[in-house]
Amino acid sequence: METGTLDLAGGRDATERAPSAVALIGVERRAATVLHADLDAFYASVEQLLDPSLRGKPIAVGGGVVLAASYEAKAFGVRGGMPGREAKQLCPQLIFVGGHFTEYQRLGDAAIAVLNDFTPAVERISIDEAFADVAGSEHLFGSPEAMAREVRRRVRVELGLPISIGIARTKHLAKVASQVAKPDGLLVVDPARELDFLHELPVELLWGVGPATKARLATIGVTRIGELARTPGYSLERILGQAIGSKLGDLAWNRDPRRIVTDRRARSIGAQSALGRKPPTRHVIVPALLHLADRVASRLRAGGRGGRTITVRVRFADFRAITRSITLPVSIAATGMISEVAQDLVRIALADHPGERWITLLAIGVSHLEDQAELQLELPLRSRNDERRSPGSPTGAARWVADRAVDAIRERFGRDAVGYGAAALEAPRSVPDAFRELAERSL
DNA sequence: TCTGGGGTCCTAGGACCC
DNA sequence: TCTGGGGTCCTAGGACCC
Repeated sequence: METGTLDLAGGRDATERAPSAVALIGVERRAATVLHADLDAFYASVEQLLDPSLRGKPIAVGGGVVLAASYEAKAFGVRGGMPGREAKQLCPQLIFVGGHFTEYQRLGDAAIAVLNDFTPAVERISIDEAFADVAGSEHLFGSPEAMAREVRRRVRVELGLPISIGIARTKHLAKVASQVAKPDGLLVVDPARELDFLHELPVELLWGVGPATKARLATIGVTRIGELARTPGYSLERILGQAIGSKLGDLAWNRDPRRIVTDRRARSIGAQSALGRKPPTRHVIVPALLHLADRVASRLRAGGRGGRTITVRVRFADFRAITRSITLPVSIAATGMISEVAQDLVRIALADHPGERWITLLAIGVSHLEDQAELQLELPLRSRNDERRSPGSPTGAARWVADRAVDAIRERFGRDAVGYGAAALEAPRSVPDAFRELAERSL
């Protein structure tokens, strides 16, 4: 399968396909130049690369929760996000491995860099996945398919990892194609046969169709994309809502206007922490929120940004979760301010649910992001009396200076060199910090 | 070993303004 | 039978993706 190239019908090598579809179709139709490249079972493949004794075996990265599963483990039904215990039941010989998180970052970056050797029009959408439009590169490197073959060869030889690539006229179809090509495959969707290809497939391969939407579609007898395409628009919009209904209708007919975006900026940032099972008391909440605020605020400052809307999320023992948010007149990025706003919001949230005995997760999100001038003033969130009663909490400029000092020390000596009092004493966390840092996208 | 962490986008109702 | 109407912002919740 390693060098296998799939054609629409499956099995035949795409290079055997005669004359270029572009020539057949005519000038008004764009050629298939959008690549979607996706490293296969990425974390698990890296582990198997680093430790050859794991190759060919069912492995899961993680412990309490499966972060990634090898194809051998997926064959048993093991999936990312699944509790470790459930995975072990499905696959008793499953091997759990701790993650080499810095290696994931390095190898993910290196794979994207290979794409960048063919075009600057690369849109990375996660650590292991990117779109690339090679329309301007054909005079240098040959056909999109030739480029994809070379990308796959280089990632295999230089990094030792399998990567699947889909090629199509649109981003969405290229992504569908890479999923169909997996594992370790290449699939070109001929522009003349797009709908033949798409309409055969199950609806859940469409981007944006998850378990809930799949179930709703099943109630009207729609399980294949072709059936979706034949369903009237008003009917889809009634069942799925206006936006999703019309979007899925477009995708089913391969009307996907999205372009490659190379410089996407984050619209929100957040941090969350699973707590196990804790009583909703100050002793639990205050240090946890300070820790989360510290993570979020230092990232905001590093990106020169601040946010106007602060959102907290509280999850209870039965997994119900509630959110409370507030939008401020100005953006903020100071650890202490975000922490205090979050404390107030959590207090409000808990006051609405007085019967809850346990909380299992706290989260802080910041949105409405804005580029921020250097200095921010203290928000008049509390009365002067409150301020006077807590002389230990500096205000305004003093706080901002303290935050920048902490940022500078961490820059030189590492994240753990200094912390915010209680935040530094935070209980051991269930997920390694390296993993969280991996998941953090740049602003 | 009961269920991670970081995001995006959409909906629906209400407030508020013109 | 009688309460206008449209745009924008805010809030809470939910689906989905990697």
